[in-house]
Amino acid sequence: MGASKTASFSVEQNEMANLFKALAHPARIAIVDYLLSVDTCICGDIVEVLPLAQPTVSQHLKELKNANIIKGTIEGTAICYCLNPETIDKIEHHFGAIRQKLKNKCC
Amino acid sequence: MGASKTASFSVEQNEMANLFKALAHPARIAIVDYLLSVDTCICGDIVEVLPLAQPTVSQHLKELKNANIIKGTIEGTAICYCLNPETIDKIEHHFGAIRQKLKNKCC
DNA sequence: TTATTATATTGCAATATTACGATATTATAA
DNA sequence: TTATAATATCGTAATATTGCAATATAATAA
Repeated sequence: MGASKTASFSVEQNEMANLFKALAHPARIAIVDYLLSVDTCICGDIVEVLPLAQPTVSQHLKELKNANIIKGTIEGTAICYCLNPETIDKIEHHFGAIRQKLKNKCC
Repeated sequence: MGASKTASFSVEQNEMANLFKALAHPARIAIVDYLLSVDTCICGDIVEVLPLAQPTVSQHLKELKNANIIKGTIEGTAICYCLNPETIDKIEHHFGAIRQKLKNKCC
């Protein structure tokens, strides 16, 4: 086949898998890194920072936006991208919960 | 193309992307969930729990093992799988660091 | 030895992802 | 209006992922 059997898993499991899929590429990790490294959110220069062509960067940004990892607002002729703290928290909590459960185990 | 331009990004960025790739599938999230839900690590019944054929489950387990998210030790004729707390910590710290950096920003 | 049981590997078809040139869109500037 | 600049979308080729039947391997049991 090739398609994931999405319907066989819970909504939560698919949701987390989609979040991780959005982060499962070095270019998208680099975009997150860059957004963290600059002071403001006016970031019309992401394309120049990455070693990829403009359409490719645009596609990666779209995936991060679809996963709610970043937010984009139009700022004149440029677009202002920011990380979405809510989604970051969501992922961190997921691992916090895992670690809590791991504590109460033998291993 | 189709292949990621791995060489264009830092070791750390590729490392994190690979960790997320290993978690970017609902079946693998479900495996992690299941490993957390059982008391011990003797888990020869993962195949029965998932809605996938045995070779498919075996393949997903292999990917989690390659990413160091789970560890497997031979336990007689069965194999005992456990989560690897070190990797879980690593990912949680990654998001902890992101959240810290986000705090020191406007947005 | 020959079953039996549990897990891994191989091979392949279906689908998804990645990357980019060409082109379109959108907003401002002249 | 006609540039110009920034970003998005389309189309397509190369590669990766997913899933499973068939088969192989490894460890114990009879």
